[in-house]
Amino acid sequence: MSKSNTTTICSMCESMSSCFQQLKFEQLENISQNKVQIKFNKKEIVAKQGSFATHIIFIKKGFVKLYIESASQDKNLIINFFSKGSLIGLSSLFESNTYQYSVATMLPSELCLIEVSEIKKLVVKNSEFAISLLKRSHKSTIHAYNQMFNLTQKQLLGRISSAFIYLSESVFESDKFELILTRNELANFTAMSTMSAVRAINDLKKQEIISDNNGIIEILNKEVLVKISKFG
Amino acid sequence: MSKSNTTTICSMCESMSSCFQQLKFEQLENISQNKVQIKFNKKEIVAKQGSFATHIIFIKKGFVKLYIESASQDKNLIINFFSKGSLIGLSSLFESNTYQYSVATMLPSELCLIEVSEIKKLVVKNSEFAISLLKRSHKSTIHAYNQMFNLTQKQLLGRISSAFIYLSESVFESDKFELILTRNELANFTAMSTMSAVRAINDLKKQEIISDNNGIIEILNKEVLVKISKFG
DNA sequence: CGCGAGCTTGACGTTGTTCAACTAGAGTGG
DNA sequence: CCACTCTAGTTGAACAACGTCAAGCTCGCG
Repeated sequence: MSKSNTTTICSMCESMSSCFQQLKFEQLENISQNKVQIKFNKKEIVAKQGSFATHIIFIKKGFVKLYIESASQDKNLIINFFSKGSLIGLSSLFESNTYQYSVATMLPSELCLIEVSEIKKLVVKNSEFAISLLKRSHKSTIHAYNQMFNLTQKQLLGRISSAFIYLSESVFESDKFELILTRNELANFTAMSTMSAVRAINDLKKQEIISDNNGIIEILNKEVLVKISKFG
Repeated sequence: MSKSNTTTICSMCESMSSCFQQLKFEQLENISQNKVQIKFNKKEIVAKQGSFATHIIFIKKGFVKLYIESASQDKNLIINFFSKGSLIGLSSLFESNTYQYSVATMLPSELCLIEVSEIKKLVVKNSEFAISLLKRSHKSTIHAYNQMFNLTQKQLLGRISSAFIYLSESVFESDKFELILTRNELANFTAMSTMSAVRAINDLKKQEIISDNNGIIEILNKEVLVKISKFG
């Protein structure tokens, strides 16, 4: 990681989070003065599970995963993926002063680390801002509940199908997208072994429900995909 | 369910949520005037997944489960349990106007249903109140992440052990407690079949890690229980 | 007293993991 | 530029974990 030589003023930031749009000009200036903007390479750890959470992470550019590390290496659970405009680490704002999870880049990324204390001040001063944080927090909760259900009540094919639907609709927002994740990461997101992920994907390819051209995934038959994702 | 003949004034309520303690007297009065207080019997549905979420549920007395229903009956996933002082349904405040889950009583309970619109008004007016809601929301998120990990990365015994630890520490707050849940509910909370839950519990009993006297659970060897819950 | 709900146990089947081996491509250094 | 290594993907076969089926049991309740 390296401190960027060009730090953007928040009010000029074209990736600005909807939360920050609630802020008054001078409040945004406070944020601007209490952040650092850092460039990360691919596969770098941005926040480490268990360490002190002194900053909120804003994604200006790039792609990251939020995951929980297991005592036994290699069996991590990926909770979610985030790209431009996302705000990570809010659950450490009031409830816990350590990160409950790790965050790592999956593409070269530019992140802003904002001091928790500064965010806290603004929550008190600006109720619109507080509400927009509440919205994000509720979104996280709902996503977590959904995933809990997906991962515990569906089997292999259902889980992989749900994952592709989620990636298509909520992450990459297209029926055709570059799958940045490796098979292993997809397995960690769907709580299965890498080998099972491979087999399940190839199954979907053979049935011509999805196609995979060198990492470009296309959903060919969404109707069937949805059906599989529901039956389990 | 039946409307209680004795509706308590919020400011006199001895189960008052820590959130509400942030409110000014007249704000609490507004809540008081925009709620209904209802008595429920055991095993009654309080909120139904998919229906419009017009109210926030406050638990004045009793015990409820929050769960996600499966298309195929009987394979529900219990997300969490709540007792006196809890506030349920917050995720429907801003993000979704329908319930993402169902809520049902497990003991006779007294609940207050508070209008969502009233809560929304107070969030805008009172930032301390907004922060206390943020705290609760983050707590839910963290719990969900934990459970996701537990349920997907641990096997039978580990999941049951984690469940007993959670129930002991966070729900009943004692090493000895009446297990209100049936085996089936415990299975739905740990994402396994009822039979597997039975086998796992009996395993723990045989090893003298827990005891079960007619529904009164006692943790006899917490150290080992924690160890099992961690190894998986 | 009979019925139903919850609990329990064993035998068996299914699902998904693990192990092992092989392939292809990308990056590195002599 | 080529050997070397490393990572990611892939496949089959053996195995373990867990669910399902079936049957019997106990207890509280009408």
